[in-house]
Amino acid sequence: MLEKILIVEDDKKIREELETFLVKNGFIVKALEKFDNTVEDILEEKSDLVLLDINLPFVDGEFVCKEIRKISDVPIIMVTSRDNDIDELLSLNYGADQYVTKPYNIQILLAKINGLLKRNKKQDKTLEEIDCGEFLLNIQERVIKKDNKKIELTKNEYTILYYLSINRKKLVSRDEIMDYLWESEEFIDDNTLSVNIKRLRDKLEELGLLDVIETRRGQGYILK
Amino acid sequence: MLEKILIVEDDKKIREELETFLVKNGFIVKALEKFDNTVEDILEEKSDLVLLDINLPFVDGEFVCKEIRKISDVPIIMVTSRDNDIDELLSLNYGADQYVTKPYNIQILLAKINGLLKRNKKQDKTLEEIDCGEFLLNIQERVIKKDNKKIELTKNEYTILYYLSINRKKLVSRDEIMDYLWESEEFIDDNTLSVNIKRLRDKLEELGLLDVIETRRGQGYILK
DNA sequence: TTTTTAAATTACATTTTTGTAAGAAAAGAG
DNA sequence: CTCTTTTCTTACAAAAATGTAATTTAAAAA
Repeated sequence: MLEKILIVEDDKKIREELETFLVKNGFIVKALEKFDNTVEDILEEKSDLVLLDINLPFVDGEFVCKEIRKISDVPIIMVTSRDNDIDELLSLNYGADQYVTKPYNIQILLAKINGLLKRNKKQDKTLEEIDCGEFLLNIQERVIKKDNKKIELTKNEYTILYYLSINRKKLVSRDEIMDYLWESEEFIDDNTLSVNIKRLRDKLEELGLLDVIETRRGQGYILK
Repeated sequence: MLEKILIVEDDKKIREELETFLVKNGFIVKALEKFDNTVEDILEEKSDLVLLDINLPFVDGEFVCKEIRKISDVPIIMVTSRDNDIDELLSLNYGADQYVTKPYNIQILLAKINGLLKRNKKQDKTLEEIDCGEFLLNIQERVIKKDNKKIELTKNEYTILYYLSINRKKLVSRDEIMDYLWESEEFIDDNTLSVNIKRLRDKLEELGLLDVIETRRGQGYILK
């Protein structure tokens, strides 16, 4: 499957050169053309890698990078002009995965892109993530992931979703969930589960996941 | 390796019969002989399985069972006299793994013991637990385990310990840990890490784990 | 030894998570 | 349709987790 790279660079000439080069090398390429809503635009593209210029109109590339990292793990390569000191950038730790300097050494860039994509594919997370159909549940980080976006879960939210996910497509009774969640604790109100389910559903909805936890009145819940 | 069963039963005759029978069947057997501090005594034995009579002097077996479950996963078989209704016990969910009725059908008991021990060995948690030498770090539950005791970690405590454990016996700098813990967040005081390390150490100490996180002044920390 | 600096410790304030109460909404029974 | 029951929703209070400030301790340097 072809991989999609998003170019975030305001110099039209450079942008188009890059685009041509990357397309020739077998990538699907998109490029932002306006920069008034950069963070959201980048996240919406759901690309496999972002090439992010540090000097952008309206906002700093550094800021953009940090914002993206709050909700996404997408690999980011930051592009700096020669006069920025790369060492300094590294120490500031914006969360970018790689840095390259302008003007582009196009072969080095290609190597870095391929390196990142391969690395990202390799660590693969097979053991850490449960495939829930429309989204992933990451065990290690306790987050749900969809389209390169992620949302953190609290302990209760995670525990419920984990239990539902290992029983995906099976009916799970409210009692079962309550035993799993609160095992040997004192008596806890039945409604408390409803509230916790509601909170979990709200987070799922933030990722655009509607109706993934289905209520079976009188019987329990099903993760679709 | 031989497995150790702890008998918690106040009728001396029954106790000794059981003991003989289980020893003959290849187990190491211990039995409590006083019941004034049952919960602690059981935990201290660090046995592989507990055979727990529901009618004890001083405290209820039910109470003991719930207390143990709060800090240990040790398999528990609860022993009830015929007049206790097993169904009722089940519904109350004290956290026992199996129930048997008195008088003992000794073959059924043996089957249940073997079943529990095998099950416990099988699920084995290889993928879920990191071996940290003197203790285990359970990824799924986010607890540290030692001698059948467990302590829950908060998100920060877990994240730090996880990072240390995947770098066990390697020196890890404070900056590294801070980047891993707070990645793209706003600037966070250096001392905050000290506090979090302290909290983690306190929990480790509750399990009797002293000095497992070693300070290398000016350099960082090492998980021994 | 004295001084300096890094790390530990303690107490407290803030934020987040969690449970409960009360009422609304929705599904099913009669 | 009306009544009953289950689940959902909202708001609030309690508890737990987390960060900060101030102080102490201890290691290393001078």
